[in-house]
Amino acid sequence: MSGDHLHNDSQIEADFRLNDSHKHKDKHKDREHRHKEHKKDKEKDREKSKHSNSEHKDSEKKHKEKEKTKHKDGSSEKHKDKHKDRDKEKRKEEKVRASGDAKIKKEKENGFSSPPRIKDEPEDDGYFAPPKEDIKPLKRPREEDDADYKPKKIKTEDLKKEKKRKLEEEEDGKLKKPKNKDKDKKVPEPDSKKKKPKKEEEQKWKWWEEERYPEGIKWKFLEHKGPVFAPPYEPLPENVKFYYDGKVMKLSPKAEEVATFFAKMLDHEYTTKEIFRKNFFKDWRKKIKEENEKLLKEYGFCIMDNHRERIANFKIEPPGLFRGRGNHPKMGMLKRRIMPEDIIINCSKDAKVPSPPTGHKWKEVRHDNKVTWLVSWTENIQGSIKYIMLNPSSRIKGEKDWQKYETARRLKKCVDKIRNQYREDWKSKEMKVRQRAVALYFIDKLALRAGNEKEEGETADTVGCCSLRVEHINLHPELDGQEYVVEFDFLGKDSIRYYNKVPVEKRVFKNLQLFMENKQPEDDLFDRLNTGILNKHLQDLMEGLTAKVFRTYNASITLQQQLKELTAPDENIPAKILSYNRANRAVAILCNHQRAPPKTFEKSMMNLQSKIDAKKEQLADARRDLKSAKADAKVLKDAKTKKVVESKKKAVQRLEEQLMKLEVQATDREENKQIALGTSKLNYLDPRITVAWCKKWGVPIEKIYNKTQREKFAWAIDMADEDYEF
DNA sequence: TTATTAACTTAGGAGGATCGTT
DNA sequence: AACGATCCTCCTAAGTTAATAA
Repeated sequence: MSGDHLHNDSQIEADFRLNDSHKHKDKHKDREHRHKEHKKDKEKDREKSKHSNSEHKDSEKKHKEKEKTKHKDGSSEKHKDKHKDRDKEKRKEEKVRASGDAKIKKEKENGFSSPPRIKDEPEDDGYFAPPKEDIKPLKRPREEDDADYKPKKIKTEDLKKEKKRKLEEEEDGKLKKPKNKDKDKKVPEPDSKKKKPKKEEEQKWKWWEEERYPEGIKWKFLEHKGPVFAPPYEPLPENVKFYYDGKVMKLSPKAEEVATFFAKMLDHEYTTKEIFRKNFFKDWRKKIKEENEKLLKEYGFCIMDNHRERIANFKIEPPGLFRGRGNHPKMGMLKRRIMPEDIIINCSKDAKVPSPPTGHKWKEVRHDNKVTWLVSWTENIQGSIKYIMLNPSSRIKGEKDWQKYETARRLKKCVDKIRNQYREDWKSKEMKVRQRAVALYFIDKLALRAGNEKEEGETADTVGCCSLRVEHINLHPELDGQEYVVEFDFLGKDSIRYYNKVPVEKRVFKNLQLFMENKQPEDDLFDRLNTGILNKHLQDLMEGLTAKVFRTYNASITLQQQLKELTAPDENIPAKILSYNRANRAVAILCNHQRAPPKTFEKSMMNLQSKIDAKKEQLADARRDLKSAKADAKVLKDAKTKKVVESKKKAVQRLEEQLMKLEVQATDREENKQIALGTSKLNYLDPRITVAWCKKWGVPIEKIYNKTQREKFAWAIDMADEDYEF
């Protein structure tokens, strides 16, 4: 069963509907703000279920007890949480107005939204979840397996192995690399290694061939120039006036700046004086580009442990109006300007601390080598912390990425066991265990995200697996000739719609019915579950296992399988690339990575089609020519006509190839209309699979990875050979 | 325990840069 | 060389997870 359940035809080809996803976002709007009301009951129920495992039939009794706790809790919570309460009151009012009785009834129902105990179903075999001790041994055999399984060349983050490697390297590596010594120096000079090849882009550093720091330590030396601030606001000249209600109003520079943010979002009017504008913009852009390059050179790099590493986002985010994604409650709020006084600088003690702009000082300078960031500040919309960190090509990011795929590969080794386990858990006596098992099944089969709870009113109403609500699924005992179909329809990360109809196993279906019993649409489907509980359980099944590892694992294994399946050995390179893109697409579909169809899509498709038609005509002509040339050759039989035949043949071949290429392009583009391949390529697919595939089939890596991607995956390009297996 | 927060990964869109064609 | 389509880079929002506080 391993893997193939993920990409049966129904899921990838037939059931996936992208077409109207984007348009339908609003459909979900109304539901927002209604669901949280029931959240608190969940906690209580959970609490309750611990104690009430024995009384089974006597539901009356349970009812009463619950009512009591409920009221008690309710009153104390009120003081705790003012925000939520305000909303809650509002909603309540509405309901009371509608019907006083209804409210009471509803509360009752909610109290019981999910009984702590599960009735035995006919098919139940009374299985109890094994105590932890029974699960733990999973870890053991794994480590031993590891040793056998690992392709010799590949290093992993496994502790055991790492230790061994370290010892080895310490012994024979010391002489080769004077670097170990340097590392501890207080003020490191750039490697002598590095200094020499000044011109030809200093030798690429193969950090993956070096020893790792112990867990927790991220670096020993770190120096940088601090952040680049957003350019200060330049007030508009006096003659530009602001009108409010038809009257001129004087604005403070700050207010004026904010006003321009708004103005910028009005539709730009590209009107008169094209040439003037064109020339202006051309020059202006050139100067901007030069400026950016200068900035990059000065601020875009840091020195971390003897190496000059590229910084990802060295510019502080400029002020502006906040644009959330989807139906965001805070859209349009002012995102304020970040000042040096907001900034925390992180660097090593022995480094030169970047100097703040004149007349200003940093909020704080700290020296914390347990973290990877260089600069941080607190943003004013959500109150969250923003960071300046290194580029994906850096050692610090690359190592982590590599490790991520190694964890996913460890999952590969025990995924069957885990699947058997959760299938067993579908029958558990404990509601919590059943919910956990069904949720995990979704995460595994459908590559859903974990789904943390979110604070209401702070963000758009989106969900993941654990936060699914009853209203997000529809159960069809039978649909289109299939049994036990679950129809999912919800907004996920970035308010991207997830819509899928999936046939599930009977037990899952029955469990879902059970979970939904006596619940309102806005109640949590998994009322006994959250990401914390789930991840804790996963941690017990395998060290380092969390919900998102399943996404990585299933994405990578799917790519590998699809490549195996789709690559035809004697196809040419463009066809091979199409196969790769198709494999990549299967993953993107699995992970629901969507994009808005390009604005010019229809038109460009038509253009391509007419190109194809034209090419076809050319080809027909060429074929005719060839035929007549052949006929001539038959009659004349001289060398000249033979040559003509040859050249005509070649022309036909060339055209055929060109036509093929165009047709491949058309297919590829059509299939890709609303699917974004980049996200999975960058974040979910073990790059070594791709590298191995390229090597095996002689496809240049540049055809698959662009420059940035090659930099990010340098480690994989260097270390994977053609028989690498994920 | 549960809630909060810090740190880090994952995400799609905008718009500039580049490519291939005419 | 100009043009239009596509690619790539940047941007920063929105997730996940583990650590920490209450």
